[in-house]
Amino acid sequence: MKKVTLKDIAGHFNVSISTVSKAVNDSHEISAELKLKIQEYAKEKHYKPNRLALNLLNRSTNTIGVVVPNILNYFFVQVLYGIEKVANENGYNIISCISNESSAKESKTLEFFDSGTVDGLIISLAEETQNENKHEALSDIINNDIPVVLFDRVTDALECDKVVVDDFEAGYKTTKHLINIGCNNIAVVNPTGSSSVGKLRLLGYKKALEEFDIPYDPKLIMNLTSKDDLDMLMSFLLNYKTIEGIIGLDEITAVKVLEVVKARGYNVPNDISIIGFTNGQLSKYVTPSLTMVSQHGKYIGELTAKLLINRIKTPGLPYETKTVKTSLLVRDSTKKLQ
Amino acid sequence: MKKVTLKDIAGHFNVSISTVSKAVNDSHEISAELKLKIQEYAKEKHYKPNRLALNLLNRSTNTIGVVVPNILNYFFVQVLYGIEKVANENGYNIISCISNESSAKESKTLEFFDSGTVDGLIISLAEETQNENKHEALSDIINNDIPVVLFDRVTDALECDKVVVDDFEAGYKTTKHLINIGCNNIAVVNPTGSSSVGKLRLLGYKKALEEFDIPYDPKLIMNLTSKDDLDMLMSFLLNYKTIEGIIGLDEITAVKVLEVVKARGYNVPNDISIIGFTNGQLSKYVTPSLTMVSQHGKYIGELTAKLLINRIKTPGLPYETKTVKTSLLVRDSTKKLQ
DNA sequence: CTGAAAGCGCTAACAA
DNA sequence: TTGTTAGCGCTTTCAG
Repeated sequence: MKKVTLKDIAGHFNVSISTVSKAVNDSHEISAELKLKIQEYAKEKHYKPNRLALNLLNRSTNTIGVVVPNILNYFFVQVLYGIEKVANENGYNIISCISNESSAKESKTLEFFDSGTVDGLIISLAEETQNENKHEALSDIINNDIPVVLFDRVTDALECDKVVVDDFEAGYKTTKHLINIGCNNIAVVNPTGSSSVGKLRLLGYKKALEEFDIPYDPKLIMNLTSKDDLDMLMSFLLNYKTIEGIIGLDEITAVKVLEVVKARGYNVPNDISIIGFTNGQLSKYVTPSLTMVSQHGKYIGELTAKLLINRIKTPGLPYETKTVKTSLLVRDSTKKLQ
Repeated sequence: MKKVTLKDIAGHFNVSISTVSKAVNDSHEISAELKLKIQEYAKEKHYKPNRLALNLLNRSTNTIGVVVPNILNYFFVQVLYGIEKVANENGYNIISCISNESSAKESKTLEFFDSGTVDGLIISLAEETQNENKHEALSDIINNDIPVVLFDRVTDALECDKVVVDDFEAGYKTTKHLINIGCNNIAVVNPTGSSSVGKLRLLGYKKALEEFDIPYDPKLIMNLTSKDDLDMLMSFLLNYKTIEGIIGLDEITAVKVLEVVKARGYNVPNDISIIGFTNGQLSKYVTPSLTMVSQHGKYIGELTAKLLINRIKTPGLPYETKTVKTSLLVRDSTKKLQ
């Protein structure tokens, strides 16, 4: 059974296409009798208006595109969830694509979105894109008058609405928390490459150190790429100095750091306190449970979607950048020293 | 800058639309000279063919729809990841929607997909849908000749391609593993409602018991709804009998069971062994690490997408049901008793 | 080599 | 109350 169109129905009743169109749309212009006949037949034949045709006509699709760097990261899943929720409440559907942190894939996706498929776009930049600072594909889209909202991984090079996490403040807050419970030598394990996010957190870290007159020691910043062996890195670190606190810049890193530290016989939090970023499912259930920075992913998603939908509906407003504050969830991996 | 169309370009050069169309498509019918001029202008103006128009013309969209019940569940995220990968390799995009286990939302989504928006559909049924056994929306879609592949949460009521996990065998295998290491009283904590998946696992469980002449005790099957308090349920269970093994039918349940059991002073695995289903990020990092059933989510996604794309490209083949075997990842929460 | 016309499926003036 | 026409943006015969 192939899809039935207005034309098919019109043929069946020997009336014009527009008559059928009006009938199925329950227009008052059509006689009750004819309308009923047509509507029944339409239902029987499972008639559904073709959305492509409607979209073409209305020059709007009621869908929004979403590009995230990595769907296996719980933060982005939460954001996605928030976006989906708000989008749905407002009658929008979502086309979601994964850039996999690759600039090339991101551009390909953006190319696709830049062709009438979506009414607006939400995107968090791929790491590669942030590093290379190449934003042509996106600026093309913006130039084509497609509303764009950037979240989390943003760039100053683009003029559009943005939703960012207050990563600077988060870095500051975590460091201060560690200092307050008595840590002096605080290491940072950074798996985020050279992303904007990681940089901001480090700036916050430095500010907190300054505030307490603790000298900044670059050797305490461990940059972790996928090739590195965490075990080895930690070994260097722990032999280098007496470490009292460690900040892991994402959840899985914090969990792994915890493992390594425990395996080496340290007691967490009595010997070493640990804080992680990006609160997800893991940190609550490891032993000891990890103190984490929650970025409120779902909320960010909701906010982002609201911003976008708002712009779609009322264009021309000045661009906004919303900053979402993080929360520190204090659990068992950080302990007040007496 | 509004989107530029063929018409605009035609106007600019005072030629016909079809000439421009041919020029941008690099047709040999157009003089090299004109072609170059037009192509340059098109590039300069960021011309992109409107996909909606093309899709309407070709009656195909090169996108596939995906409906998952719950995106916060790591299994479904993995499947999604696999689908996206294969889809992408084959030039398809993905529209993903979340049914949130709600029948109503699912139908709404299916309604949307049943209107020319996608070339095919991948779906795992919402729990509610499985319980109520109402599949009208989906069967409408199938009747409208839109290829559908069902995965994981499937139903016999629908004729289409399917990819299922061998949940029966998985239930059997886990139970047998526990019996082999010396467990007699094996409880099951089932948070999956009355889904097909849970039922099959329980059947496997019973078969294993039978095989070893262990009487089946329905009191050892704990159905866990979101309203239930796991702590209380476990309290009943542990007071009822000496439990030696517990199977949690999803990851978070297994982790929580582990927590409760540990909190009550039992040693895992010496007093009680625990196995969970749906291997995700959690189970590896809890203490002790949990023995889990891996369902190979990513592989399932890939397989599902391949099946769908195959059917889109060559319709008319007989329907297939592929069964994916699980693997048991033995970790520290199950121990050989001597 | 270039253009006119038809059509994908639908809606919305405007006529009849 | 019903039908005609035009058009959304594009491709594709078929004439010129």
